[in-house]
Amino acid sequence: MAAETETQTEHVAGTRESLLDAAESLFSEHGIQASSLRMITQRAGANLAAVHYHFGSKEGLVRAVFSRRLKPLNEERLRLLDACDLDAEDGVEQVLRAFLEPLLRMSRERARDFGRLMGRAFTEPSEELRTMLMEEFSETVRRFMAAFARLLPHLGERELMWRYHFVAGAMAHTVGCSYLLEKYSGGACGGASNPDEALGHLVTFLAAGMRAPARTGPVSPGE
Amino acid sequence: MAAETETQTEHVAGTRESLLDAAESLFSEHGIQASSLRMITQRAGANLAAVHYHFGSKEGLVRAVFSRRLKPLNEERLRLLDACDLDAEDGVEQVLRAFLEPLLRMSRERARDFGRLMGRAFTEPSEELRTMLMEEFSETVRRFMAAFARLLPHLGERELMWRYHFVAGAMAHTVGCSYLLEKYSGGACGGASNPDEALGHLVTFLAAGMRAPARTGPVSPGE
DNA sequence: TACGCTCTCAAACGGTCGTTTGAAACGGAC
DNA sequence: GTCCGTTTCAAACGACCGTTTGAGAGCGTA
Repeated sequence: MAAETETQTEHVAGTRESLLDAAESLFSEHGIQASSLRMITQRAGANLAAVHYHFGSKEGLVRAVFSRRLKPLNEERLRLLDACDLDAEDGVEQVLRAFLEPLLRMSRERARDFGRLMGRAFTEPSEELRTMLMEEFSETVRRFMAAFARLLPHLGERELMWRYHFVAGAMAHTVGCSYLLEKYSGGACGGASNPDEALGHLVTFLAAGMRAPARTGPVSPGE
Repeated sequence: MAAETETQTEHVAGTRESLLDAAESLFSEHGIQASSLRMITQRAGANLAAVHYHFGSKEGLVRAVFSRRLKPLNEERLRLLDACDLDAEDGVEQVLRAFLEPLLRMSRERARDFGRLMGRAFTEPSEELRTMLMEEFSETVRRFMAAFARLLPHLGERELMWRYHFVAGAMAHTVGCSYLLEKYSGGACGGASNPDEALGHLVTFLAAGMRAPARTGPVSPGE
């Protein structure tokens, strides 16, 4: 049984995985720049030089922290998208749920810290990180944009792009700045700590926004 | 005429204001942590020690950078809110515009860099900065929440809080991560560089979201 | 036992950080 | 001119940063 549970990672507590876990939690707590390799290796119970042995540099560690979670995350998104019925009446809600749920669930389950980290990732000023993130998300964006385009034929491509951007913004703000909601609501709204409630509110709000009448006609290239 | 144009600030180029300007642009470009005092003072044409003379510490400079813009920004928001007709058919749109326009305009006019900086400010991990920002915004949140509560009596307080949070998230993402929109749209969407287009799309999308049917009844305290 | 490979370790490297200091320059009041 | 409060300046402080080094532990294989 012990051999069964250690499915892929964590042979015992592998230095490499410990470093990724420690970096993930510290990045989400203090930011990337403010998390020194000495803090990370100390929390991981590893030697300072271990980072450069396993990842080459701090930059390499940052990339590894993100790509470890991002690949499964976007794969699940696309899997859920494939399972959507685009001809159903609630097609928009289904697609939104497929986009939102994996990240929101991640905030609760095994990768608690990664949700917060991901919510702030796109605001990181590092050019290298941005480039990596945009490549990692490019197919997800393409596929979801195509689904929305079929569901909302009254929208031109540009208008669709704007609305998709707002969807991503509301999601990022929800998982990245949940402390705001908690403070301003006096603790009444759970924030990202209750992903089911967050998901429900997000889908209701964003589906209405996506379905709003077009500002411009469905043919966009003109102006 | 020369004496007329230097209305309030910038007697000539005052060291203090130069430092604020340099810090603002560098913070928005590289983030707060990554902007060293040596970079800031060099861009401002000032001596390294000038920061501590005028602001006491880097933390003091950060506070000053934000409060210089935030007070006028939120005052304008409340002024525009007071001018809204809450009984009009487009009351929701009016209130949204009052909330969104000042920051979006700021991204274009005199404080070009501050928009981007503000869009990322709430994701900053510094506890002191967060506390300062939340205090600076507390009245704005209270007043706009009250306006939305009158406009949308079908929503309970908690549901209203969630939706307000999504509004803030879409706005923050728009001004803070406009590079995403520009890249993914292949340059077709101007991002925050065209505040009028951004404002129009935001208002259309968010108004529809705010007006969406309630998930729970208007009486919230029950569950 | 000896080898080769993977991994860990303590120690140090040069560099940059925020901050402090004490003296020099400025500019209006007398 | 002399004084005094305000502001600027070059230089240095100790601390911490990411990175590198070279030695050595652990271990399966021959």
